Amino acid sequence: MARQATGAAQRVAVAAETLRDEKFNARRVELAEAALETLGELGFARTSLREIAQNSAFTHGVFHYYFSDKLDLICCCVRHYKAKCVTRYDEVVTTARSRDELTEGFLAKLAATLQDEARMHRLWYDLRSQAMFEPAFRKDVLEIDKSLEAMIWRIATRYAELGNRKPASSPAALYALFDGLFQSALLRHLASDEKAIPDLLDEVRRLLPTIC
Amino acid sequence: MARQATGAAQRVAVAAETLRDEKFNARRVELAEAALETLGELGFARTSLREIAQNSAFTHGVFHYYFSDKLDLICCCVRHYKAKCVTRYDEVVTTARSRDELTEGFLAKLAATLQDEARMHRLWYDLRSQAMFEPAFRKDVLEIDKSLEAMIWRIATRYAELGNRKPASSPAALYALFDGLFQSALLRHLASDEKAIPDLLDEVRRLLPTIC
DNA sequence: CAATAATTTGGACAACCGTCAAGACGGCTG
DNA sequence: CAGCCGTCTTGACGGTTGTCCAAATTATTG
Repeated sequence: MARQATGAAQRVAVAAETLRDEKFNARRVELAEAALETLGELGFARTSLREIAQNSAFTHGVFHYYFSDKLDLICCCVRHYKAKCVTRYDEVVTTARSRDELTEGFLAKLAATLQDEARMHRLWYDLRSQAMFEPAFRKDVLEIDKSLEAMIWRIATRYAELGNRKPASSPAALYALFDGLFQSALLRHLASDEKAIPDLLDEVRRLLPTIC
Repeated sequence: MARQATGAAQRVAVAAETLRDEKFNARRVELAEAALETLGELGFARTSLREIAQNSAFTHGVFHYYFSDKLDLICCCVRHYKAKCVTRYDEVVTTARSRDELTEGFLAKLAATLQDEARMHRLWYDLRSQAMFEPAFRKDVLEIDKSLEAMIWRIATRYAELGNRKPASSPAALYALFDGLFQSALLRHLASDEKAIPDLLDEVRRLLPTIC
């Protein structure tokens, strides 16, 4: 068919196909978003396709239509999650005009994230742990980890810049530090430890000047 | 019965009971150890009691006899794991007579741990993530986290001491840093990244003098 | 040795899982 | 309008899961 088509017809066909693809992909994202709701509530292990469907406006068959596999669905969820996550602090970084301003903006967002999106973040830690067992997750997880490291690095270099300095440690070490602190605070927060968030803020406030 | 027993008979009965309890508990640990084998291989989510039994010398019924629940079994596994883990660096800490000696001893153990016990550690990270969803895990996990933090702190204070200094950061921040670095290195190592271990060692070698 | 208790076995059970396929629905095209 | 195609629904399938239990086996006690 495609071989016999004229140039114009080919272009139309291609355009139609990419439109279909876009629509298809938009639907995938829509389903992934719905799935994230349940995944954040129950975690990867306890979440079944049926449960996802029941907590959403879709039937469980649709998920099999748009995703070849349960892993395929989860991977799509993870990728979608990444896009949201990685730009969280960018506005603060670009608008802050002083170290204090950056510090306070960063801390405020940090606290809000921990408070409001705890479920999404515990899912992230869940999936990252699963990647240690399930090779299919590794590529996406490592990629997201890299983006998060870059995100932290943008904050740190800007913070250093505002004090005419350079960060005192590597991107990897800096990310490890913040990730470790956040993970610990998240667990404590979920365990109803009311000091989890203030303790994290204090720690970061103390740490920032010493590493940049 | 107990009411009518003489003092001596009571003591005998109590002794017998504690003996039974000890035996019971020893068996629990034995089963937990067998379970850890499969858990480290498959992770928490994919491990069933039947699979555990099949990979061990026990039948699946025994596990239900000694553990009220699957969670009960896992909790016992986690507690047992803790005891092994937390003393790993103690010998190095007590025998090292110089900063270099401590550094090299620590790094050697670190590399060996990552190399030889990767499966046990990914299980630990798995369970810690599960604790964010499953309240029943939280108490044990938080307790182990505390012990690990103390373990790192013992290393750091000793390292500082050998240089007549004091650690420059809090126990929590220091643990977060090392835990973050280790977690990242573990994931990369499991993804067959051959630079994972050397990179970790380089990073820690560079970091140690700056934080103590 | 007999009898009582503790331990172990292996199968049965209902519930749930991921997957699949046959068919229904609705819009678009020829 | 008829036919096709992408989309979606629904129910069924085989397999696995945690749990439970009755019977068998072993250890302990009187």
